[in-house]
Amino acid sequence: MSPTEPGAARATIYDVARAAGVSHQTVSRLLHGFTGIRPATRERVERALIELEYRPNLAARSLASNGSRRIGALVYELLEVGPRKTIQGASDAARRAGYLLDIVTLDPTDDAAVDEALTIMRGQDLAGILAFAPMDLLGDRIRQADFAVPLLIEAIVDPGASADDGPDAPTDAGMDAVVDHLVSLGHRDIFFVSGPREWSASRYREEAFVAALRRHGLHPRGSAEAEWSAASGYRAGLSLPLELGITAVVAANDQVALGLLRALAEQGIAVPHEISVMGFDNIPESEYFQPPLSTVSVDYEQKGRILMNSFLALIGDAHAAAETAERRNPPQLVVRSSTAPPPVGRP
Amino acid sequence: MSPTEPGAARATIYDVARAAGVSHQTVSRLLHGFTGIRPATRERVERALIELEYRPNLAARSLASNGSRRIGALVYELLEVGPRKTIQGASDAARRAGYLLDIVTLDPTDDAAVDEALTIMRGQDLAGILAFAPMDLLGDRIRQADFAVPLLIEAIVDPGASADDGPDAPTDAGMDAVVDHLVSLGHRDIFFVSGPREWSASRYREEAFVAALRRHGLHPRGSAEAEWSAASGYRAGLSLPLELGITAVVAANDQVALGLLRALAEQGIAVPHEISVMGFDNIPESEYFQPPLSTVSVDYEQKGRILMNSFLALIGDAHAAAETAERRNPPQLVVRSSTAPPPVGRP
DNA sequence: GGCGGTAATGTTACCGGAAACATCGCGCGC
DNA sequence: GCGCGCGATGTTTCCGGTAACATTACCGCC
Repeated sequence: MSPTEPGAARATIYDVARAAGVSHQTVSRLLHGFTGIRPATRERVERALIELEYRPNLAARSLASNGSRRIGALVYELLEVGPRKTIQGASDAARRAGYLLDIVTLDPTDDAAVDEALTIMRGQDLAGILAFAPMDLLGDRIRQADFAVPLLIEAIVDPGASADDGPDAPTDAGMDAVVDHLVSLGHRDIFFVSGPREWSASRYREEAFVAALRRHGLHPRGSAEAEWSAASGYRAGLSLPLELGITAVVAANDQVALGLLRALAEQGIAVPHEISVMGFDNIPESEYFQPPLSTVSVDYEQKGRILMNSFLALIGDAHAAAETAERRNPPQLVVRSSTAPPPVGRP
Repeated sequence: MSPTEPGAARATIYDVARAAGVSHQTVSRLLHGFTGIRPATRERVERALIELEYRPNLAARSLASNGSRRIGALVYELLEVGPRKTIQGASDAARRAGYLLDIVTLDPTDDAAVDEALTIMRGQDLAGILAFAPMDLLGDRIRQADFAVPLLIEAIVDPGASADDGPDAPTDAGMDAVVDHLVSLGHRDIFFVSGPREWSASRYREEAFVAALRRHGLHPRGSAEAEWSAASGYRAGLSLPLELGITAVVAANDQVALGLLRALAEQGIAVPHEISVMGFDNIPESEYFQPPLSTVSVDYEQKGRILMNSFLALIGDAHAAAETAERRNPPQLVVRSSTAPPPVGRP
């Protein structure tokens, strides 16, 4: 295990074969786990492999086998916390299966950038493409691009989704926890500030909210659309229909909740005494908001791992498919100071 | 430009050559901008290229030319805002130069993970490696790993650095703006909460702070070390040496500032009336903190682009080097409500 | 003891490009 | 009129693997 000579070229299987006194094919076979090799031969080759610090040349491998070990990941430019961690998890899972994630970030609203990114991916002989920006528009565009490789667009693969959810009854254990918490505090008039509705994930989250309310025999007190950001949460917070008697607001994520908190503070509305606010994601900062935010913590990394594993299964990597059986971590309710029972004297 | 037949194999230069009635080498030459090709021939080939929707196979290209168009990026697992945008910018610049960034995230404290990541990169025949986690420990480790490819570890490439800064006088226009702002408000006793000191960027930022103060004839009123996070900022905020008569605190980034704000609020210390707080980075959320945070906005994407361009120059891509001349955007001071003149009656 | 069968290994072709080298054809100078 | 030089293009080889096919060598059996 001596360090490689600085200028030394990387050893090829031919070098290894020569050193071991076998043919390069024997080396190749051994590398692929072929069992029919005599122990003596095997040992010689293995020693040579270590001796020469052999590392496969992936370019040659993918050229020859016509199947690369790279997966393209298309991600939304401004990585929100959820997607970011999802990608982290997916990247880990890919690495564990011997794949590498080629991450291409793009601004999904910039057609030219999207096309450019797609063109680049085309030339990269990828095993497949995983799109992490579940916007309807982007999804269509990618599908149209007609890659010759497997394509998986991140859909509703929520770690907390219960097993039996049908397409007509979206369920999200995280959203259930949010609604259960507020209802158990006594809230009945709850407003929802959604993410951008052209994101399928956003629509899904809102539907899950409605479904969760319905299970309590309640209906939403209206909703507004934001953009995942504090700024848009702030705007939504300024035009909250307070006259409807709402006592709680659920935000699509913690950033939106932050904007809401500020808007309410500026209007002199006390949180949580007059209105409760809940976030979603539990970003590290949310504990230090004013007031500290009640939210739910979702294991996005696991979500990413699961997503990647199902992708690997899709492209036919059996080994990886086995790992899919990871037990899903349910979302955790995090109760802090932005939620409280509704003010007395209100219906 | 008809869409590719779904099942159609990708065209190779041989296919193009046959279609154009030339040799594959002529195609290859044309693709590389070789000028000595007769216009008539050139046109035929170009038409065939378009007709067949030729896309180069990068695996073959890198195998043959022994130089790939991929750049490995080693990034710290928990991407802070700055690094994240830096990578975004670097990725864009790379893409524009025809390179793709292979992003490998890692937890720099987990030796096994680091080694694993390095091993993976080894097999990826990369044009070079760009490390975005400027921690001393990680840097050493990467250097030891002895890649046979160019390696650039993100160092002090601050977009706002003035042209004439010597190694002994670190300068950061962003930090200058922070200090100038506070001093012009009348502050003279300023405390600094740094990022982790094993990050060279963090140390550099602190040195720049000290240098900026010195230019005003002042000295820091002490400092504490945090970890880029709100939680550590909060802890630092609880043990602030208020007895020293400090009137302002500068945080290494906005998250730390958020923690500080909360800690001060809990101690009943009014911001900005008793103590001013400044952040660094201007994350989108900082406008909605309580109170809205004064900070500086840094063009990290540009920093990434510049970094990538100098990297491309390093690995000898002349085309890219030309682009390096991008004019640097100076950091912008963003004054909000967390800073004010120091309380009267104090020295 | 020669033959068929199979396990272990070797040989050759091929993937899609790039580089080195070879060839062709034409204008020009002597 | 012929050879030379050079521009334009073609041919071959190589990059480092994988896959298909070929070849040993040894075994058991009739």
